[in-house]
Amino acid sequence: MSHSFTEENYLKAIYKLSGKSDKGVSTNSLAERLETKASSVSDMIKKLANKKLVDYKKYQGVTLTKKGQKIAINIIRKHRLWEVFLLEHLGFGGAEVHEVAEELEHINSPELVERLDKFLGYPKYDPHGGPIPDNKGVFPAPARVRLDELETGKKTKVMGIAEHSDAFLAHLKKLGLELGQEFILKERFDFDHSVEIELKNKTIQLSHDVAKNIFVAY
Amino acid sequence: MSHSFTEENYLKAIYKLSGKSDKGVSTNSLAERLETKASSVSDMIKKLANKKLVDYKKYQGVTLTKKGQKIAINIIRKHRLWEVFLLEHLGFGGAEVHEVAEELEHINSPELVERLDKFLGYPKYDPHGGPIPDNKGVFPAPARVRLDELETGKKTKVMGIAEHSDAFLAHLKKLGLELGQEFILKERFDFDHSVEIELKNKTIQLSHDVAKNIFVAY
DNA sequence: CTATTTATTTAGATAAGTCTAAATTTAATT
DNA sequence: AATTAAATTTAGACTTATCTAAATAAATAG
Repeated sequence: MSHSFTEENYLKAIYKLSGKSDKGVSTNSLAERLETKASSVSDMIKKLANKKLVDYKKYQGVTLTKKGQKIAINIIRKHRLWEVFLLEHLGFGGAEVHEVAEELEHINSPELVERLDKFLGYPKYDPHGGPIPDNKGVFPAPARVRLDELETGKKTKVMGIAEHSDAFLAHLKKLGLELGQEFILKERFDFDHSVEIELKNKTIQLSHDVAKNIFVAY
Repeated sequence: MSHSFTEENYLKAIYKLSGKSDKGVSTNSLAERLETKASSVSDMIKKLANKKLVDYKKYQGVTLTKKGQKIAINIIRKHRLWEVFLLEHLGFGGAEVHEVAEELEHINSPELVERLDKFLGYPKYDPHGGPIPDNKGVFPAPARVRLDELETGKKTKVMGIAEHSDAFLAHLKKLGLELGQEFILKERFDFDHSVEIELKNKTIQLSHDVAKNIFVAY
């Protein structure tokens, strides 16, 4: 019923790396993230597979099973709740928090987590904006707003598209504005309600017609 | 600089068992307390001795070195601070607290402990009355009162003696009332201010002259 | 399509912590 | 003091998680 810290860290790492693509997570990427050797990862994956926490076919990468996912999400829940506590109640600064939370996330007491959650006022996001799943493992719907209504200067990312015509989607693709794409809203031009945004390596203008059809995180 | 949970638990157990007598702690008593086998204890003691955390001569029991003591006391500090947090801020009930604190006490972050201590208002005692050592490892002076002023029914122990004549000390010794002796105050007799106390295997009366010269914990 | 590079897995070794069973030391009893 | 009983230690084995080095599979290049 309980798992070792190591197992939990593997599950969490697999969960995080799974987000990027829908392929299985590679042995090497896990080794890098966990600062260990590929051979160690290979061994551990076999153990997790025996426990039905991951699906695994040799050389094909791993994915979490439902059971493994549940555990990973619970670790993330605990990590983020503790971060809220450390930052808002103990007065920790932003950077120092992470490694302490890395330890606290492995404390195994469902009652403690529930009581902590209540004490904190059932927060939906941690101080970095990370969504906190509830005790069923459900993440809160991310907060979103139309791009033309966002305040300037905000770092944000594409959370959804309102207009689903092929033409519009193709246009966005060409601009490099796919789902999840991060950028900064630099300026809004009042006279035509167009906006200027800064992507990783370019700055572009979007008309109001485009901007009003993009939902972004805020 | 950091120690395994297991090592920390051994050090804590040795510390607690050392209180009872000033002899070295026996292998069997440790095995019983830690719910493990004597052979395992024997092995671990050797490791701790190599690290200079305990003094150990074969078959003679172990005692903590200064270094080992410091670690043990810090674990107790953390344990009790977390207990205060769990009981006073998260609303835990008395019994459930202990095993959660057993996990939390091993979280390794001096800054966390300092901030938690501050958050809690630098408590001197945990909710069970256990004294909380400060960050130098110094325990608070235990609260004490004259035996003739204690309320009846209280379990207590001898914390100090006001009258230092040989005759008085010899008298106390004969009664079995040496420093640290535990007992219960059963009754106070108003007409002559004498008291009745119950030791482990006998009940005795003490005159007011005796009672007023004994300090006890409250 | 074969050769080479890269990713992954296997084999064998190591360290921490534990266990059982056997050997040894200390303590208790006659 | 000799013998029995109890406590303690040692020897050898097991598990978890790790590593290095070697073997194998997959991907890439020519």
